[in-house]
Amino acid sequence: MGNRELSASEQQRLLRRGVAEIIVEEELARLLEAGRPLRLKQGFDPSCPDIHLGHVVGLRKLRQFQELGHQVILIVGDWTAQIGDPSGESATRPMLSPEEVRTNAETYLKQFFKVVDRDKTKVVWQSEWFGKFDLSDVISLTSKFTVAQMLAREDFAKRHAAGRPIALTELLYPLLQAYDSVMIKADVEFGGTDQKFNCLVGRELQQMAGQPPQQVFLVPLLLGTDGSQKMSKSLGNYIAIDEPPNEIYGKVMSIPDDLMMDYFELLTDVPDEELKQFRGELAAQSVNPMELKKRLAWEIVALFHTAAAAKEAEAEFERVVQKREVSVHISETVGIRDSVSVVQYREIANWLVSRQLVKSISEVKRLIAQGAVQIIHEDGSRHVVSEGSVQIRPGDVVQYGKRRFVRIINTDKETEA
RNA sequence: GGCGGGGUGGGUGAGUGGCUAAUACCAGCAGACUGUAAAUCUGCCGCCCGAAGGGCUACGUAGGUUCGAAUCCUACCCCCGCCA
Repeated sequence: MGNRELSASEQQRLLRRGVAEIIVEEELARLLEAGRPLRLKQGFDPSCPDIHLGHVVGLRKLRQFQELGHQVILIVGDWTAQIGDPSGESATRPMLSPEEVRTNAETYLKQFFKVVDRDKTKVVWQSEWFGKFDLSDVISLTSKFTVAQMLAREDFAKRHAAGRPIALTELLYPLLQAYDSVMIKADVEFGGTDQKFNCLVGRELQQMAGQPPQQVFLVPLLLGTDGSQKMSKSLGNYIAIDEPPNEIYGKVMSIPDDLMMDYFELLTDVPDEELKQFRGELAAQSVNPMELKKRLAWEIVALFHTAAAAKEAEAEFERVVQKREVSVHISETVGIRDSVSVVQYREIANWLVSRQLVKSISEVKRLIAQGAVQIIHEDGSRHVVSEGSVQIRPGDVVQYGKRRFVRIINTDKETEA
C-alpha cells in the first residue's frame, strides 16, 4: 500500500544486482517511478514442491519489490504441471491426482512464504480459468501462433533438429503460461533465464488481448553444488530451503570456490562494497577462501533459519568436519543392558541396518573393511572396528563414516526401533 | 499405411553365446591428504553367508534353443525417428 519514493540506490539494487535481463528495462523503470503498485507474476508447477536455492534467487527479487509496495500474484500451475516444463529433458510426466497437486501446493506455499511476504501475495490457481476451458477455447488459443514461432524456442529447435521427440502438449506449455499473464493482467513476470521464451509469448498474447505487455524480469540460473550444472532437484545438486541448518551449512561449504561470489551476490544481502572487497582478497590470495565460504554458509543458513542456528551450524561444522570430533547432535541411539558389553562386529552391523542407517549388511562390511567404523569412548579414545569383537559401554559413540554417529545408551529392556 | 531404430545396474551408455554382477563416464560412499563436506590421490560401489571362497537375484515381459544367453529363436508389451 504505502508506496515509498524509490531512491536511486534502491532502484539500482532492484534492477541490477543479481539480474540477468530485463525486458524492457526502460519501461520497467518508468513503471516503478510512476509509483502504482505493480502486479508481479510468479508461477510454479506443483509437480515438484520443494524450493531450493535456485528458486530463491527470483523469490528474493519478488520480496524486494514487495518491500516497495508491489503485489505478487502467485499462480499455482495445476494445469501446466500436467505437461511438465519442456525446458527440462524428459517429455512426459505422470499425471498428478488433484490430491497430490493440492498437497504439493501446500508444501510449496509454506516454503515460498519463508522468502516472500504473505501479506502482499495473492495466490490463484490456473484451474480458475483453465477449469472452464473447452475445445473451442483451446482452438482459439492455439490458432494465434504458428509452429515456426514455437520452434524459435531454442530447446525445441535443438530437439527437433536432433530428431528427438517433442510432445504436442509441450508446445502448449508456453501458451498456457502466456494465457495466465492475460488472466491476471500481469505487469511484470518473474523467472529464470530459461523462462524467457514463455514470458515473451505472454507479452504477445497480452497485446492481442488488448492489454499492455508485461515486463519480463529474468534472474540468472544458479549453478548447483557440483559447480557445473544448474541447480535442480533431478540432478541432485541442490540445497533445499527446508533442510536443517547443518545440512545447508555443509552443502554450501561443498560448493567449488569459484562459485562463492555468485552465491554471495544472488543469495545474500552482503553489500556490494563488501563483495568487491572479497573479490579483491580472493584475487590477491590474501584470504583463505574457506573463511569466506564459511561466511557465505552462515549467511545462507541465517536466511532460512536464525542467526543462532547459523552459529550453531558453524560450530558443528568446525567440530565434526574440521576437527573431526564427535557431533553434539546424535539422535540415533542403541540401548545395551550391561555397563560393559563385548559385541561382535556383526551385531554393530545389525544395529545400523535395522535402524536403516545403512542400506545393507554388505555395505556395513565395506565400511568396516575400509576402517570407517570406530568406537569412540567417553575419554575421547578411539577404537577402529574390524572383524571380531569389540568392547563397548554406555556413553560410547559409534561413528560410521565421516559424520554419522550412533550413541550407545543404557537400557533395562531391549530397545528396538 | 510403409520403413527403420530402441528398451541394460541411481543416471548416461558399452556389451551380440562362456573371459560378464556386466566396459566407461557421472553420481554416491570410504580412506589418505588438505585451506572446506573444495581440489587431488587411492579404493569401494546388487543381495546373502564367509578367512579364502561360495550361493542367490538381475540386462522390457513370457516362453524356447543350448552344457552355458543381456547376447540366438518365438510371442507379447512399451518407446522413438523417417516416409506417406
